[in-house]
Amino acid sequence: MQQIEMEKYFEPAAAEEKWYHFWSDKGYFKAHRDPNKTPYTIMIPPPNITGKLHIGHALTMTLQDITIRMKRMQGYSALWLPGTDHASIATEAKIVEMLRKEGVSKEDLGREGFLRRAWDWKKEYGGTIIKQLKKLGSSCDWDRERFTLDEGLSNAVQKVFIDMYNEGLIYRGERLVNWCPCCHTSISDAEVEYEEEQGHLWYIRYDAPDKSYSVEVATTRPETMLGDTAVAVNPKDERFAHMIGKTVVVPIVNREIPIIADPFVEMEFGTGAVKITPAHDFNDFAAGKKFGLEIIKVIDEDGKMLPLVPKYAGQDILTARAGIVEELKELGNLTKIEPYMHKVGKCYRCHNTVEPLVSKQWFVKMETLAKPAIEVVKNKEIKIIPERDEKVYYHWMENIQDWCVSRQLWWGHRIPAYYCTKCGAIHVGESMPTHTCSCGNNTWVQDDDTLDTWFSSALWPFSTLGWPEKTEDLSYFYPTSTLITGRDILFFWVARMIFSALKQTGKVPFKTVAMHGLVRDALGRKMSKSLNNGVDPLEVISEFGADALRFSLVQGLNLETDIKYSKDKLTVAKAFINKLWNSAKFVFGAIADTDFKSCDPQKLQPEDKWMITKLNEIITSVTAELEKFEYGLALQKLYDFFWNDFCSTYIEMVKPRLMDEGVETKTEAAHTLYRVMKAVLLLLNPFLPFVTEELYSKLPDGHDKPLIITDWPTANAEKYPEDFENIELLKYFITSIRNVRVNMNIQPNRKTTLIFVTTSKGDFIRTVAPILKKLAFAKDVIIQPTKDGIPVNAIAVESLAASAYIPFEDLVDVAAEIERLNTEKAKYQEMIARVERQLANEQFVSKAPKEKVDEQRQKLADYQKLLSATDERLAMLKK
RNA sequence: GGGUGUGUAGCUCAGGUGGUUAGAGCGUUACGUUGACAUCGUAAAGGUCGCAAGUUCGAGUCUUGCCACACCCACCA
Repeated sequence: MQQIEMEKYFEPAAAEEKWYHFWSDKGYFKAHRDPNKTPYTIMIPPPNITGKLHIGHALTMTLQDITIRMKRMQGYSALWLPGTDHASIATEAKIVEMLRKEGVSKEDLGREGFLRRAWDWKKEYGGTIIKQLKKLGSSCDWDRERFTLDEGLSNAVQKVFIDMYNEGLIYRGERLVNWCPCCHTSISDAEVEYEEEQGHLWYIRYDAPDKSYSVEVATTRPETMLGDTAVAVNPKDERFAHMIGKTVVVPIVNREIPIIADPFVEMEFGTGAVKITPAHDFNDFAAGKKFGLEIIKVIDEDGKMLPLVPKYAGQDILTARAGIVEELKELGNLTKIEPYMHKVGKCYRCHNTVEPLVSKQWFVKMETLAKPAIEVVKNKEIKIIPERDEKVYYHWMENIQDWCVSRQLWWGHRIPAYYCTKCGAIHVGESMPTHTCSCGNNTWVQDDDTLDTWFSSALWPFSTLGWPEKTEDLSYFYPTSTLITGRDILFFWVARMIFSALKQTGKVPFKTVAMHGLVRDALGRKMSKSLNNGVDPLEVISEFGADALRFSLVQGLNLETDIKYSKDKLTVAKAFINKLWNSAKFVFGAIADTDFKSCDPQKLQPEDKWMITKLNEIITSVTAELEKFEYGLALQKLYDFFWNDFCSTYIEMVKPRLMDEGVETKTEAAHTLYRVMKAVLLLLNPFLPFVTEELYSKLPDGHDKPLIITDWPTANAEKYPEDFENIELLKYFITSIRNVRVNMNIQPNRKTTLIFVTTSKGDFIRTVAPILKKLAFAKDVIIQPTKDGIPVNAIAVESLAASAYIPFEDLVDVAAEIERLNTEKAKYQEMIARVERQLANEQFVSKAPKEKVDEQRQKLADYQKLLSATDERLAMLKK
């Protein structure tokens, strides 16, 4: 046993710097197309280049890193491909904001100038997030890093667009789309978030041209009435039956519009009549199509009123609304105002209210794409974890609308569509057409718009590997193995990758999707700037280290629910890492002088065999949990194994053998310590890569490989059931004795006593007597077959296979021991009564399986035995 | 309105196919500081398993209903 010179604590900063460079320089993150290995591929969910690392990234990256590190150690050719997303709308907004501060608008710069600035911006900030990802210890293959606006990926995007257009899967149409007046672009359905808002329901009376009848409508948006082209009622509604087909006049604009009947109108809501504004409401737009109604735009792309009524022209919506309500009041057409809670669509990027607007946009036709995408999940070619999310996925896919993919932005993949400047004919192709249009004109102009950023990320799993080129990477690493990402982008990204991959490559993009929840604060609230409750992972790393951050994120994690995160978890993490450090220091000292070659398996002691049994169990179960993406459970099990089984139990049991003179099984103890310690470092490495690598490098066994590329441990077939049971008994015995000592308030705490043991397992107790001496504070352990000669004044600790008697000497009084024994007795009596009641129940005895009944009978016998032993002690003491 | 979850100790979470003393860590309390670690040790207290019915010899576990919370979806203007 040596004293090892080691730092008192693990110092994360230095180790992180050292090991990350080491791994990276040695090329351990790099994946090779090794024909003798099986590929295992994970594609990073590419973070935005606008991004600063937040706790959500830290979680996703940690989970991916855990999986890829395990797979690498298991001998797969493990590729974790990193990269970033240009994030068109988010990035463009940031750049516009930056320009605004300079007093320049994007129009001032023009498209070219703006894009130059955007690329400058990307160069400056795009690398930031990558640097931060590295701080977490992420073992990505950085040589394969991609960006969604790379040349290769852009080619893929262009090819997909052109091919799909030629197949009729992409079309241009004038339709109602969600428009964000703030970002000044259309957005897809998925990009709209609905939020509850307190509003009003305004009741407006529309009169007949001759005032002989009237109809009242209810609306939350009175300003859109300027564009009303009908009033709809339910055909079954008798109140309005006589009016159907007649007309009413829209106040203010004095437009005569028809009253139409359609079953979509809810009779119970509002007045039962609804005004139809096809230009600004999805429902109304559909009705307008159906009934051939005129579409009259009221609001423009800036969210300002069009000059339908001159005095409102150019006003913003809320101003115009107030004016129109006032005017209706004056006209006497406003009949009622009710407060009303309703959902309002907001842009997921800027959170401003979205305006449905009619405009010409490009769409992806979803129907034919959705079907196979549903099929591959149904037939398990893709497995979604947790499984229940499959239902969410089906529901979305089955009800999917066409995907609006054009964006009125400059930062992104420009749509490869060209229009004849004379007749507007469309040409879709790789470059500006050189031919003459059928109308005789030969000047063309490219579409100004770019594609939805998700259009390019939908191709990520294969475009990053070189598709559409038939690259070696693509054929080796694709389809990828697992996608690990947040549940929030199931529709944005996961679903779209699935149908895109099937369409473009004919293969699934990945075989498994594991989705985790959102990281919330300790109270379960979303982390937000306004609440200032965010946790900055970079601060955590500088204060506690990346390992501690990773530990704290995985601790208590499950994939079903959101994660409640608080810095308290770091306390546990820090303590654990410290314990690991110190136990390693001890083990290194214990094995320093050991010649493992002289280790004799025959000389393994019961506690060694117990430990080996436990080790085999933990290797199996941790591996299984990780394969199931049960990161939290895997870590929990490792924690318990390491802290309780290894440190508290095994190391403590083995200390006498290591330190006492003249012990013959020192080598076997040392070897077992080494074996378990090494396995612990291996199993913990995916979770805590830095501290484990650091410790492994200090492990004095002359290994030549760093931990990161060492083989993942596998359980072997060693089985020692008898030794295992015996040690379990010993543990129970020790705990009971300690318990009694505390209860009897033995002073001083460490005072040793004689322990008499009566047992049927004399040989075993004799073997472990040194352990008993140390852990049960025995001065000496006297083993005898019967109770003869044991002092009457002794504390008794009864168990089924062995009983211990601790002589009082002058430490405790008889009365206290009698009281304690009476408590024990009462406990046994209660147990016996319970079991007897059950066995007296004929229904139980006749209907329960025989093993269960026998089990209870055995239990009854055991309790009776313990009770009589207790009674015997009481009788003796009372004498 | 529909869907999907969640609800177990003060807190964070475990609890295959129902089996009778419901577990762990943190926190709390008491005692302690012993050969790696006070970022430690020994022990204790702490739970009518959201509520109510039902199925069963037996329910934290299965069924139904309800309550609370969360998330997702949806065209009640």
